Amino acid sequence: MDVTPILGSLNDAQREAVTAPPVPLLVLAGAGSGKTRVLTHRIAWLVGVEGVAHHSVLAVTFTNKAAAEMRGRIETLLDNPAAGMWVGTFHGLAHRLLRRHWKEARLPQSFQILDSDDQLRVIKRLIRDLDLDDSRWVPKDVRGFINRNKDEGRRPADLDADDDPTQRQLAHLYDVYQRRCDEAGLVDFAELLLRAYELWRDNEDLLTHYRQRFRNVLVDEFQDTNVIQYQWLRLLAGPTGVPFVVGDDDQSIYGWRGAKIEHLHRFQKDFPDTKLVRLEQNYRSTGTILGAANALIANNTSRLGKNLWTEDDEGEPIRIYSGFNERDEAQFVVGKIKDWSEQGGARQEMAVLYRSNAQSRVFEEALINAAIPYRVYGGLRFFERAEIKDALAYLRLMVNRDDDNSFERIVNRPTRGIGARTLEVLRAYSQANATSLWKSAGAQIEGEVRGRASKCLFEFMRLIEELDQQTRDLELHERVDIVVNRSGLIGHYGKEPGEKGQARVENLEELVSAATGFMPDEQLEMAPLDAFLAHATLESGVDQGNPWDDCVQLMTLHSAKGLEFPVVFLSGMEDGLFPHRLSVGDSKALEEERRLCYVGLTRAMKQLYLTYAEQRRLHGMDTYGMPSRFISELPQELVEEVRPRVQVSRPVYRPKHGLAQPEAPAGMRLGQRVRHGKFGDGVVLNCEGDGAHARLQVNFEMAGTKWLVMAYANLEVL
DNA sequence: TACTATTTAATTTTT
DNA sequence: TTAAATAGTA
Repeated sequence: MDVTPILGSLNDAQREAVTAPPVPLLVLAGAGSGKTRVLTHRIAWLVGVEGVAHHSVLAVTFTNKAAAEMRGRIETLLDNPAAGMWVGTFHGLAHRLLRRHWKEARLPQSFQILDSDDQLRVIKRLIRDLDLDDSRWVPKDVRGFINRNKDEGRRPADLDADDDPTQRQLAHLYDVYQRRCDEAGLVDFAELLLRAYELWRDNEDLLTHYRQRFRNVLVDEFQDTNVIQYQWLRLLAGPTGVPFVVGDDDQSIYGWRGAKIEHLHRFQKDFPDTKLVRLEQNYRSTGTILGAANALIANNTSRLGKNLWTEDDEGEPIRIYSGFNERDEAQFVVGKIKDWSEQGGARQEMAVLYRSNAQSRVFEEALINAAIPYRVYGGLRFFERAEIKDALAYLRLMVNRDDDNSFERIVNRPTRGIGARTLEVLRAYSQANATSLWKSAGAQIEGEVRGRASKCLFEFMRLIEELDQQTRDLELHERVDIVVNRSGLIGHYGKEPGEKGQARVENLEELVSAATGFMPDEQLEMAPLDAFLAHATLESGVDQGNPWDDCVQLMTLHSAKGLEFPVVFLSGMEDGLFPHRLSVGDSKALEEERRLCYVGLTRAMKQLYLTYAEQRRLHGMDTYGMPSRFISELPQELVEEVRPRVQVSRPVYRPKHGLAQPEAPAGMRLGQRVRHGKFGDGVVLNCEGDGAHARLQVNFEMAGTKWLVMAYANLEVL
């Protein structure tokens, strides 16, 4: 076989990884070093040269997008379809396992998947039913508790609450929550993983079978694995497995979501003969950008260590711009965007990155003003829209009458005269008799529920029954079409005034076409409707928008991971914003912020701008920040201040009339930079009183925030 | 039951 | 500021 297509385009390190003998392999792949390429070429090598069977390959990633890309690339390389391979996300593969072995996993055959929104609803309901105060037991916190424990493989029985009443109560909530889900046939995201793990752990025959089958396990973005994912992999690999994992400890930015960077270190211990390959040649950025990124990340401790280099030129210096407020900052960025366009560059080659979503707004306004097309990433995805979830709830109830969550969602949507009172009766009955709301409704019609309510409830039940019975033999899209119409959802949302209602109706119609084009994964052997519902939850929809439009890209630093752009603007580079104020003060969190910054820097291919604002409106209040500490961690010789700090065009501080604002003492104003003999440099945040006895609140770079009396502080105005 | 007023809180996000 | 969630009113 000619191995040129597989190896020809690879450098030495990449080739070493791709052609490695069957030992556990850890590829430390820096940003832009061809990580996914190594992974896909490895698969091509295994199949094409080593001659391993397709169906012995399991390749796993985190996002559907990455999985789709991987599958596509494998298919190109192998020029015969990747059929028989398992390529997917952790959740997708776990789901496939559970569908196949639902009996062994002790699940109903048509179990439904809860997304985090659904999960929260279940928890809210639960807290209410248990008569707990939801300000003491905050639903989101309870959800966090449950998911954290599931992510780390713990069941309620594994929790030793000792005599801490809070922990005991939380454990109890977890326990009751889980029982409810089990009764209703509902599986949340974390449960998919945990169940799949337990399935193998508790069924030796199954485990043996899959161990023998999947001799070739490959993992992308390994630094993002959480505890249960890692345990699942270890279980699959067993004592003799040789997993091939690719990751970058410097790009681990999901620690807050349970990802354990330590798994990269642990891997070498758990798999003693691990071969380590470093990919350090970068094919993306200029020498300057890499130099800056390397210098920044060197401030982190406990790294596996890696130094990116490139054959590319040094390129242009990194530009730093200090705006006097966030609008000035945005204006600067827009100016540079125009420059790039005028020089013939495409708009989609530029990305504005920020730490938090709220920051997109001011850029959007500036771009609208300048009539520059843009696209914001993130936000509500298709299957997460309320009207879509309503329609899905109808479909789910048709599949599984005991799905209380869906029942509650749609029993009165559109309104059909089943109010809170009726529902209370049903809930009480369902609690007392440990049965579902649907069955309670059946039992209580002309029982405790009487008159009009009873009739309405009966009508609702008949609607669901009919939708199920009468559409059973139809094509999936016809079923969805009928449900969307006969449920009354179209009519209901059509009545909503304005464009909003119109948009919702269009979305519902879009759902029908999504069903038309839906191709179920034939490996799952599921009924089309079941498969469609699982798909809707597991792949909540690629963000729409017209990718062929030439738009400036706006996104958070997190969503930029894995992407690259010729021109990158890192905006909001202020301490407190980035690094986020909730992360400073905790060295682990701060290091993750630094990695996030590293990810941001390494997105840039040619030009990189870091911008910040001296004054920023946050939550309706003017705040004064200091340049991000990350800026000062970059080597001086690689950066260049775009505009020296002349203060010509600064706005004058104007007190709001009517409010007795303290008169700032001579030479001082809020946001003024000052120097103190002991504390160093800082920014004036606040002021009390006036004259020599005025007290100033100053945020010092080194010493933190202090209140100082003007007369004694001896502050030097900078 | 739907609309309006008030309160509250405010990273990052995939599955 | 603003968006969302809740409480109160027609």
